Amino acid sequence: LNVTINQIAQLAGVSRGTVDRVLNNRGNVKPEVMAHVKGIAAELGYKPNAVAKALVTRKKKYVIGILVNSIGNHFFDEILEGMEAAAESIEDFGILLAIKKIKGYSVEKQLAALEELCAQGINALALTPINDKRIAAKLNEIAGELPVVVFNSDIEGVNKLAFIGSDYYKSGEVAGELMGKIAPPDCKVGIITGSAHMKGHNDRIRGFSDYIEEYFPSITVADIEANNDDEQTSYRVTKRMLQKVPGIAALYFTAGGVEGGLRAAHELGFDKALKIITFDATPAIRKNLESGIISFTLCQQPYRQGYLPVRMLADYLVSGVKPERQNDYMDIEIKVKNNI
Amino acid sequence: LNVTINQIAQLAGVSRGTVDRVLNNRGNVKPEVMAHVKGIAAELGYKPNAVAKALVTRKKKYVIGILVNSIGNHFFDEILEGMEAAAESIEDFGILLAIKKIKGYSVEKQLAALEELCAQGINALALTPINDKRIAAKLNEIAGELPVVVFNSDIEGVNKLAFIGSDYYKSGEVAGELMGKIAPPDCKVGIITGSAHMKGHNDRIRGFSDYIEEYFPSITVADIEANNDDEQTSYRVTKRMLQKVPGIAALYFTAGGVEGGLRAAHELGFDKALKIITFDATPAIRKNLESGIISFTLCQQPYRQGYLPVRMLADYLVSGVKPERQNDYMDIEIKVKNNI
DNA sequence: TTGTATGCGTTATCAA
DNA sequence: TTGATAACGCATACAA
Repeated sequence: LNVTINQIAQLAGVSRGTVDRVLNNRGNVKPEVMAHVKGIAAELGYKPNAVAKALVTRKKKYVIGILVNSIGNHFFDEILEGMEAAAESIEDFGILLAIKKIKGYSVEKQLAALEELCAQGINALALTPINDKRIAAKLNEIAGELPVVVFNSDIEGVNKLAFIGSDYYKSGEVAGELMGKIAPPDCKVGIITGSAHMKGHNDRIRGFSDYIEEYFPSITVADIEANNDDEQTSYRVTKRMLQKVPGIAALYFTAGGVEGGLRAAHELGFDKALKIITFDATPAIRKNLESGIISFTLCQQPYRQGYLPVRMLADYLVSGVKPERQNDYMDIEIKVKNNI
Repeated sequence: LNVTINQIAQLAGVSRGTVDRVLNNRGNVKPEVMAHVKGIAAELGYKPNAVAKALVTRKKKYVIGILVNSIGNHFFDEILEGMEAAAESIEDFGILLAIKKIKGYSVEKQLAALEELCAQGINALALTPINDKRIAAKLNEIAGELPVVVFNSDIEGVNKLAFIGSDYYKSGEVAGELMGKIAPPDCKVGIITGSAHMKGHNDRIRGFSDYIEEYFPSITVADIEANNDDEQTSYRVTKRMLQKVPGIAALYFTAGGVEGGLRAAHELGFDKALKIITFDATPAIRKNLESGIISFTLCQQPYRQGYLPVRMLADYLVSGVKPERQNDYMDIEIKVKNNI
């Protein structure tokens, strides 16, 4: 049913080897033969058999290097699960993962880890980069030699194969829409964000604000505080905000530190008096969704964010296939108690 | 890195053929040799290479038969997309799809289509069965000869490889939870269901009712009407309900016929006065979600409902691997205007 | 009851 | 610039 390299060779009156050389641009073939073979291949609609390809390239061992800021951040647990699953599914293709986990967002540390990973010999790279010029420069240097995929958090000015992650602005809009559905009239919302230096967090604020301004103008953003994704800081700033803003009736967390913030609300006796929307599904968030303290949490398919980068790089290594989209945005999943 | 059948043969001091016979229980091998080889294989943690397996079984052409009640029901469009995608991904494994589409829910018609499909020679079957004893009997007969997977709509008493679809009761609970979040105090809800004979529709009503009864007792179900998934009927019964029930403030559609129902509401001047929750994402539902008429619609991963059955049957055909779970429930996706 | 040869579609390595 | 041949890991038909 399917066309093989052999059939093409027969029809063209040449050997398999020549056809292989033509189809894979290996050179050393007369231009006229080349054109002839290419024509026949195109006519027959030749598509290489990925299975056979995999079988023969199995001898080669490929290593996909992974660099991820996962230490101390449970959000990445599910991403790593997705990566492990992908790794297993491509085991037969002779592809291995070298995962390097680091903590925090220091440019120096990330650069050092990058050096280290490259030094141990990798054939492809997937990472969650800090959006920094020095990182970008280093990545472009690497991208000259091997395929690079960026996930979860994007970086500008890098020649990457793809970005896999959330559309942060859009997810802010969804949060705004949901808040509009459940907020009381003339609701005052307090925003607890992660860091003003994180583009994703800012986009979630912009999307939220833009949306309620247009569709629910009676809702107002009363205050914004940053907690640096730290529970203690979050506790402190949330407490201050709740005391400072009279009549505050809703909280919008754009990042981590939810547990600390909720502790403050509880201590001040707010409990179920606040409408609360968060992101992701950490154990603490699940618990508070279950008990009804949190109304909605928005997830970003973390498993898929781990699975896809590995599969994309594997496909590129084994078949040279580039991803269809340069930006592969995850679905924005709305989670409540019953569908988490 | 990975153990091959050859290595086992060498270590056991037998030929590849014998190892093959042992590992695949083909018989004709001395018990002691059998035990010996099995021991070595287990010790080395032998796992057959699926890629090589696929390459060799490629000669065999497998056909997966699909029977689906998709004609006239746009919900199935996305399911079929998933099937096409799965078909393409297993093309190299020599597996083809034979899709038979029928219309409606007549047991006779489904039986006839089933006969026809089997007669044309299939090696596996996936279908959306009517939950009927005669169908079950026929399916059990078929299941004796080839693997059967059921999707979207389950059937009892059939020896199937798996069911892939929604947990209807659970999705009813989610709808109840959402209604509780957005409904005004002491809200009266009207339910427009598909058919009292469809288990899935009834489960969606039960889940909804049970949940609001427990968590939002001030909300009451004021009326229930069936529309048989027909727009005209839906228009009629919805109109009657809206006129009959004073102070009705919300509608819960468990199935199709949403467009007809909304037309009735519009004509009676209800427009945005009603909180409306629906299922799935037909073009009409998308439009009304966009315009704010519908608050939430709950989706059931239709693409995946098409993709998974095909992949499961393919895995079974090529590697003999059975699905991990007998019931593979889809996520319940909450969709609003901004994340549809 | 066992071993051997052949082929699946591709790539890689020779030799011509 | 080409063509022939050997792998990759497995299944299968056939020979012993």
